Amino acid sequence: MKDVAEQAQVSVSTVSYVLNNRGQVSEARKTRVLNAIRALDYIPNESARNLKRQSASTIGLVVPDLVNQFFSQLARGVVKAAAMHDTLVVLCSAENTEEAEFGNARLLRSKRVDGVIYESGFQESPRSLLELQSLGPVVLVDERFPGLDLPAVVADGRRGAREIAAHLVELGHKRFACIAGPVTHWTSEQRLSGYREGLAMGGIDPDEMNIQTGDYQMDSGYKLAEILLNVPEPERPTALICANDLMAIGALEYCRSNTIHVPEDVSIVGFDDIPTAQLLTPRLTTVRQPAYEMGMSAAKLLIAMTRGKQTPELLEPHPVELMVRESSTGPG
Amino acid sequence: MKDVAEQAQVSVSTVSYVLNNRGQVSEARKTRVLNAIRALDYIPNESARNLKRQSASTIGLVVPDLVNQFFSQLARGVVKAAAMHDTLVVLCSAENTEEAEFGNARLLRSKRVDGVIYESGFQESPRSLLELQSLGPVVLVDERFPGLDLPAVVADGRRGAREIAAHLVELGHKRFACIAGPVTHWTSEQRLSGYREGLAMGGIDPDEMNIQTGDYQMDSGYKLAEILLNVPEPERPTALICANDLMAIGALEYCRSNTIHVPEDVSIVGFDDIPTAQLLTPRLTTVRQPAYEMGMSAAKLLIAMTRGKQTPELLEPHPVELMVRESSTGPG
DNA sequence: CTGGTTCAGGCAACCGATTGGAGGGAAAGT
DNA sequence: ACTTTCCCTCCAATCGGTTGCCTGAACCAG
Repeated sequence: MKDVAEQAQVSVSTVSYVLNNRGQVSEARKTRVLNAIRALDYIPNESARNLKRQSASTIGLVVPDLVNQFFSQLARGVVKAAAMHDTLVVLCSAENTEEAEFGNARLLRSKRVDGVIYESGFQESPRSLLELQSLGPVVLVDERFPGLDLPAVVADGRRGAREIAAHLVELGHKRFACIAGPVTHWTSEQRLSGYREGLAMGGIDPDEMNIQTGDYQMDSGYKLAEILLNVPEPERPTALICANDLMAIGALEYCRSNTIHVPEDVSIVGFDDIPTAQLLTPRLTTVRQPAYEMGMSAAKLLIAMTRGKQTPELLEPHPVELMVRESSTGPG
Repeated sequence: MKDVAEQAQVSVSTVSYVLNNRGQVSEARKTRVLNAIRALDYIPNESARNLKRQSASTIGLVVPDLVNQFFSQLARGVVKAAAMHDTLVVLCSAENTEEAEFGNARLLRSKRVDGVIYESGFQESPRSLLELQSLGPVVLVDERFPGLDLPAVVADGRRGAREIAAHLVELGHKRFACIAGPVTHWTSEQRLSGYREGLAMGGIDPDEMNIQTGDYQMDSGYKLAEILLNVPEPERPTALICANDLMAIGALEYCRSNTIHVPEDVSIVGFDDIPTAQLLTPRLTTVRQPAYEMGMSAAKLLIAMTRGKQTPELLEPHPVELMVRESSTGPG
């Protein structure tokens, strides 16, 4: 920067003013400075700038697992929106373990990122969240924590759940089973309520639905499908509702290895609409959550917050869309 | 930090020495300082530290696209290995466009990350790479650039390709088609050579293989499958080799919508072994690349380089593994 | 011609750490 | 008793920017 100032025959402050478009700098000098910058291929040192400004133009993104495509879509959205505001994203994949997540939290904290976008995946009341909060604004994605009043970007999961349940009722199903998410998870709770509402509206007693709770992973979908579907024929549910696509895929795999035909023997539906869902055989009926858009919203919101704007009181949930595909038909 | 010094009744320099385990500090004072740090919940300001040290304990990761599971696995590995060295990862998804990638490069540069892990996906000779190089060490993943002598973490794609071609020959196939990657892409080139070698070793003339080049995306797999498979029966190839799983999936989709049966009418094989590959119907025969491990290797190598260790002359390629599944059988 | 106003541009303090070298006290050597 | 040596601390400069405040010139009106 000194070099630039020298080359342009001005003081460093003037260079700084030019760089930040602040203060009053005459056109003549401004172009001189700009030329010098170009000539020297000068790039300002962000560390110094951050030190002075006490901010890092960097946000953190904490997700439980990058391989679940819902999260990678989300990450894409976040990175995209951040890039539009000249902001970088540092990534923490918690690998579905709390320690990893906690370690990341410390790292993020010392890095003094401007804020964090956070999704725990399923933890009840993560201590790393507290750690993170002391550091700057936090935006939750796809979940809320009842105790904490944090801004959250969510989709209208309840409505989606209601719709997909209604869809199954409409097809004529009577015996339902459900692989839900962890009971302590707000999102999972929302979806479950939605399913019950959808059934109730269709005249089905939701209490008769057989429910097992999983952990959103494929494995648990497989195992719980076994519990729910491995019953004598007349009792067997004709519709299996899964709280996310990964578990639905697990359930489909179970059926595949046990020659239970989907959708003839049992209809299976998921939630999220990850890209893989429409590549399966049968293609999975599910509820599309706009992960990419949610990522963008979250990043925009967070960046606005770091810039001092007030949090909008309550964010409108993102709309969801029922995607009817091959894995659901009428029973029998 | 000043507060800590005050609380512990020492100077800031002493605090700094304690933090860095450098210099000679008496036990008594050291514990005093440590206690003060704990009491005040003090966390050093990385910006200041970086400014002085001229490094950021942060590495950049540039990938073309996060939703391709090969890259998200890779990212997982990178994040994991980085975390083990107290290093953060800033993520740039180039969205498969060069401008986005270029913008990210600038951002990374001004951030003064310690180094970058880079995968272009398919570009011929990316100018952002030059930009990046001026900034610190660069490690390539899953590709090389013939002109540039950069350390690269790759898998033994040539061998994998040879094996999968040999596998098809062994099954008795005679008429082959191939959806290759971009001709200018080193990785793609390697695989293609491997395929040809595999065929030649099995007594098939590789020049008779009908080749189309795609861009590693699903769409192009679909479209090129149409070109290659939509031919009168006796001429139609009985084996279709795709340079990655995504294009293989596209090809499978084409067959699905045109009632070409896989593997009865045509065997299809991919490359990468992304998680989705084994969920398809038929499950995809492919070559497993250890993406996660490659990500870890790359991160470890890069971090070692930033710490001044010399680059090992040439890195051993990661081993690959042939995964024979349902999408390949004998012809006819 | 003079006092007041406006505005461009520079000086220098500051952000929060690191670190070479100065300084002081105790132990060791003469 | 007086150096010398060795430890341990701390002062102060430094990294590369940002910004409050000051200065000097230009301009204007009286």
